[in-house]
Amino acid sequence: MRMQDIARRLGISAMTVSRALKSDSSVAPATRAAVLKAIEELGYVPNQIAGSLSSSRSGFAAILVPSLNNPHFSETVLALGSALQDRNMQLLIGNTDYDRRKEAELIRAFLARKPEAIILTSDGHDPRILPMLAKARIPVVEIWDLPARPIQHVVGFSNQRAMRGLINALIGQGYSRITYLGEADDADTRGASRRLGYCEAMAAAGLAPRLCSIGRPPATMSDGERGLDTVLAAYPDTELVACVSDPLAFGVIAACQRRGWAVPGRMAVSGFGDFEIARIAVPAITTVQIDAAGIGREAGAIISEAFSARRDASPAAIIRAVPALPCLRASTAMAR
Amino acid sequence: MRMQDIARRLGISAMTVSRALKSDSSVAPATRAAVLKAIEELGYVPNQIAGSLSSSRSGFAAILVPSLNNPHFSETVLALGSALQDRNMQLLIGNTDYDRRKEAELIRAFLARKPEAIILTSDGHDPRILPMLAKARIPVVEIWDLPARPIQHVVGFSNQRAMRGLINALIGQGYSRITYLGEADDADTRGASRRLGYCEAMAAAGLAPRLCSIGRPPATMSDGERGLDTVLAAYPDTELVACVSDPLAFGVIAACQRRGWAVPGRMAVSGFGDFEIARIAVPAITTVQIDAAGIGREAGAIISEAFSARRDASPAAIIRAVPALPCLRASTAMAR
DNA sequence: AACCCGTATGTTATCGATAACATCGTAGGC
DNA sequence: GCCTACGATGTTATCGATAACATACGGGTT
Repeated sequence: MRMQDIARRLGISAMTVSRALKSDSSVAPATRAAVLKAIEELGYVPNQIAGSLSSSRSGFAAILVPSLNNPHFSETVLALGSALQDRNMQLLIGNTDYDRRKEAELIRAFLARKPEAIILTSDGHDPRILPMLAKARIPVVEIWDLPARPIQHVVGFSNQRAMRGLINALIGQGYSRITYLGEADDADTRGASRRLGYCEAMAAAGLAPRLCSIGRPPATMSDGERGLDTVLAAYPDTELVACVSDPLAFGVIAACQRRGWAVPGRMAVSGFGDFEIARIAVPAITTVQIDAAGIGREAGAIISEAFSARRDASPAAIIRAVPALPCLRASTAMAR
Repeated sequence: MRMQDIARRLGISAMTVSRALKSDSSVAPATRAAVLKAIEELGYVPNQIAGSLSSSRSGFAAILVPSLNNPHFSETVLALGSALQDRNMQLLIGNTDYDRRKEAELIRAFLARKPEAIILTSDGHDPRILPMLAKARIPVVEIWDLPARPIQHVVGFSNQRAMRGLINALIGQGYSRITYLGEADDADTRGASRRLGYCEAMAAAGLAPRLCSIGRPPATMSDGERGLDTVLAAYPDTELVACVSDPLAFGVIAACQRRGWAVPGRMAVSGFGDFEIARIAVPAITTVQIDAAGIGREAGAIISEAFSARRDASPAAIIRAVPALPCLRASTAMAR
C-alpha cells in the first residue's frame, strides 16, 4: 500500500496525503482528518525508506556503546533517546563489544543508512573511521571521556582526573598500599585513562604504582575471584584494591567474603561509576559518581544545537564536561 | 557521492559497480578489483536507503526488549545479532521500557523502515500491533515466554512452569512460609506468569499464597529494602522470600544483611534468571537457570528458516522451548 | 563456418515519498 | 470592483541503487 492508494481512495493527490502527515504543512483541517481516518482504517504505514531517499533525512541517530550490559550505558542511551524523540528522531543502538574493528564495521554499516548524527564512546578508535565520519558531514559526539584529540563534539569527564581524585581521597584517608586492578587496555581507552589517573595520584604521594590486570575488557563481577588472586600474588601486602569499575569491585568483595575476610577490615575495595550495585551491596562500595543520564541529555542537546546551527558552515566543536566526584562509602572505611 | 561517480571514474556503468559490491553476481575479477580499489580510495559508502527502496530488502531485523539494563536481554541481543550477521543482516534494538504503548509506537516506527523480521518479548502487547504485524508479512518471533496466544513464532520457556518448579523444589527442601515478591504486572506478562507458577506450587502443597508487590516493573536491586519491608509487614513469619528476579533477590539479601540478619539463617531468599550476580553474591542466590544466549541463537535460526522457506505460502508457526531449571544455592540452604 | 551458450557489461524502468514549482480560488484591502 | 496575497491543492522531477531486460563478445560444439 502506498500513499497513492490512500489518495485515490479520497480523490486527492498523494502529495496532500504526505502533507497531512507532516504537522507543519498547510492542509485544510477537514482534509487532514479524512486522511488520518483513512490511514487508520487501512492500517497504512508510510514507507520511510522512500521518504528518506526523497527528503534526504533519515530520521535517526546512531549510538555505539561498548556493551549493552552496563547500567550506565543504558541510562545514557535512554536519556539520549528521549532527548531525540523531542526532535522526532529515532535512536539506533549498536554494540561494539569493546572491539575497535567491530566499531569500525558498525560505523560503516550505520553510515550507509545515513544517520543524522552519530554518538560514540571515546574509547580509542580505528583510524579509518575518521575520514568516513568526516565525509558524512554529520554531528559526531564522543561521550564518557574527554579525549586528547576529539573527533568533534564531546560530552564526558576526564576518567584520568576522576580516578586520580578518588585515589587521592583514599590516600587522604590513610591508605598507602593501594593496588590497581584493571583491564588489559589498549592506549586511549577509558580504562587506560583511569589507570593513568591512579598512577599519577600514587606518584604525587610518593608511592610506587602497583598494577594488576584481569585481561581484556569489560571487567565483570566474575573476574573478582581471579582478580583478587592476581593482586595477592603480586602484592600480598595490599590493603586496598582500587578496581576499574564497580562490578569488578563487587566481584572482589565477594571473593574476599568467600575467604572469610572482612571488607573493609581485612581488605578495602573501591570501584568506579556508582552503579546501582555500589549503593546496594553490603558493604556499600566507594566509587566515583557519574551522571550517566546527564551525559545522554547533554549529547542530545548538542545534537539539537548542531541541527539548529546547521546553516553555519564551520560548526565549532563543543566540549562539555560533566561532574565525576569521589564518593567514599563503607567498603573503604578506616577502622577507628 | 554516488555509484555513478565511481562508475564514471572507471569508465564503466553504475550497474557494474553495484554488481561488484554483491559477492554473488558475475563481474570480471579485474573489474571488481578496480571498483573496490576506487571505492576504498574515495571513501565511498553506498546509500543503503536507495538500495533498500529499489531492492525492497532493508537488510535489518528489529528486536524490542523491555529493558537494556538487563544482562539477559543483552545476551539474547548479542547472540541474535551474530546469528543475523551470518545472513548479512543488521539488528536494530528498541527499548520498550516495559510499556505497551511505547512498544506499539516503536513497532510502528520500525515497520516504517521495513524490517525483514521482528522479535518481541512476550510480555502482553497493545492489541493494535497485531494487524500492523500481520500486514507487514514478515517473520515475528516472541521470546522469553510461551504465550497462550502466540503471534507467530516463539522461542522461550514457560515462566509459570519454571517458577512452579523452583517453588516446588524449595517446598521439597522443607520451606512452607514462602512469600512471593514481584511486580504489579498487567496480565499476560512474564512477571505475572511467574506469580501464577508460585501460586500453583503453593496450592499443590496445600499452602496459602502470600503475595507482595514492589510496584511496576522492572524490579531492581534498589527495590529490595522496600520489598523486604512490605513482606514483613504483610507476612511477618516469612521464612523465604521468592523474588520475581535475581536483582530484586540481591536487593532483599542486602536489606537483610543491613539489618544484621543472616541469609539464609534468619531469612532465605530466591531469585529468577541466573543473572551473573546470583552466582557471585555471597551467599550465592537460588534461582532458575535460563540460556539467554540460546534464546537469541534459536530466534536467529527461526528467522533464517523463515527466509529460506519464504516461497512457502503458509509458514507454520514454530514454537521452540528452551530449558529453565531450578538451581538451588546457598541463599536457601536449610540449616542442618 | 554456423550456431549456441555463458560471461561480462550496458540501458531503462522502477521502488515510494517529497521538494519545488504551478495552479486555483477566495478573502480582504483600496 | 479590481487587485493582491495567501491558503489549499495538484503536477512533475528527483533522490540513488537495483531488477529486469538487452547486448556484445568469445569459445566450444557440430
